[in-house]
Amino acid sequence: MEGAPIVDRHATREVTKADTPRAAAPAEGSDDLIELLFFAYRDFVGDPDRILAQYGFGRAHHRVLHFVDRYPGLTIAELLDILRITKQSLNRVLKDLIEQDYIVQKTGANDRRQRLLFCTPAGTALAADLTRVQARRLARALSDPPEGDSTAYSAAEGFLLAMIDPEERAAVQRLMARRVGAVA
Amino acid sequence: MEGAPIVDRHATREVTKADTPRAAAPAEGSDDLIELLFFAYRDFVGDPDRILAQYGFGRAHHRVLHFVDRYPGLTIAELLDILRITKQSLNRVLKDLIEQDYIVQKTGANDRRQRLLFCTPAGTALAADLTRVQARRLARALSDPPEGDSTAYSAAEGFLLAMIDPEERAAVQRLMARRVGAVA
DNA sequence: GAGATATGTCAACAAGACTGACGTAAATGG
DNA sequence: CCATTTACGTCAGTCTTGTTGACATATCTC
Repeated sequence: MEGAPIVDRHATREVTKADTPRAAAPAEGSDDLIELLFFAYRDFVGDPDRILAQYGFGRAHHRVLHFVDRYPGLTIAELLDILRITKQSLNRVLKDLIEQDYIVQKTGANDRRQRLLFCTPAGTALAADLTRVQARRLARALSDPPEGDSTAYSAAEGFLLAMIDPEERAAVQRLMARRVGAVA
Repeated sequence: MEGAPIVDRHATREVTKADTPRAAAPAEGSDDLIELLFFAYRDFVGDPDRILAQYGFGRAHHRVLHFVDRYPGLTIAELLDILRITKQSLNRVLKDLIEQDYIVQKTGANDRRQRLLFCTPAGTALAADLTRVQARRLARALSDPPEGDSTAYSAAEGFLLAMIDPEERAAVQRLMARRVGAVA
């Protein structure tokens, strides 16, 4: 994983014609949120990734486990609708989870064609582990003082920024301040 | 792309022992945000994906193009720090973008080892197109009335929900209401 | 000039997505 | 009751995007 610098090098940047600031257009602020959402989501999925790696699972397994845990009795078709992947993709990871006893299938009582999905105790436990680290990050993000005005924009900005690893927030903010035409 | 149902089928669910409601623990609300963040991010990247497909590009190309556009003169090392991928991975997509004239490299003036990255006009135009659809979604999410109490939690919930395709919000909310122990 | 740094590149591999085709079991509608 | 549809499984091949490891080259720094 090699730490987490994010552009903290010897600021050896060039000043070229492309650096001439163009006016920071008003209401262009949601551009910043695009990046923050990228960084926030990256760190958000990074937490569970580390746990999953210990089990030989990936994000695809996580998503399946999560939804089956939270919505016991989900059918294959429903899961496909939620995840928006093909049944072939789903089947590969689902097979892993079933073979290793994290998920079980039960034939539907009303419709015997359906395979209802349930977590085993082991599956529930693993899902809880994964949920824990993500909920922790979210709880922290929500409890962190948003600071400043509470417009919808700054609330979202504060929320997304707080979703990023604390050690990295400064680096992200430094990067974003470097933007062409940034408000400095 | 085949529409976007998300669990709207003939509600043929079973009622089994696993459905016995377990008390919805208080302060467990950030669990909902986990899912909302998943759905929000899925739709958030879905917009640009459709545009990128027309160019034969993927998300990896998008990320490179985005950061080079916003931070002209970025070096390879800086980009690697931001994206957290290996130089081999970066090189593959960067090569595509350079060969097709969306990005150009310029040798650093201070340090001639560095390759400073810049967008061509075509690159800037494409980046603007991609940013536009994402900014549109964000602007809409921020302007949508959050409704109700304005705790940090419900602000985040409102923001994330508003990030989801409007046609699908109801389906997502229906799904989440179905959760085990949901507050009904 | 030696060594570190910035970048490029070859090769092999893995996860996770896709398409297309085909098979089976069960429900459903005439 | 039989034809069709639906729900699911699976085989086979491909693509994108990530990985590791090794090695080359140019440039900077001491």
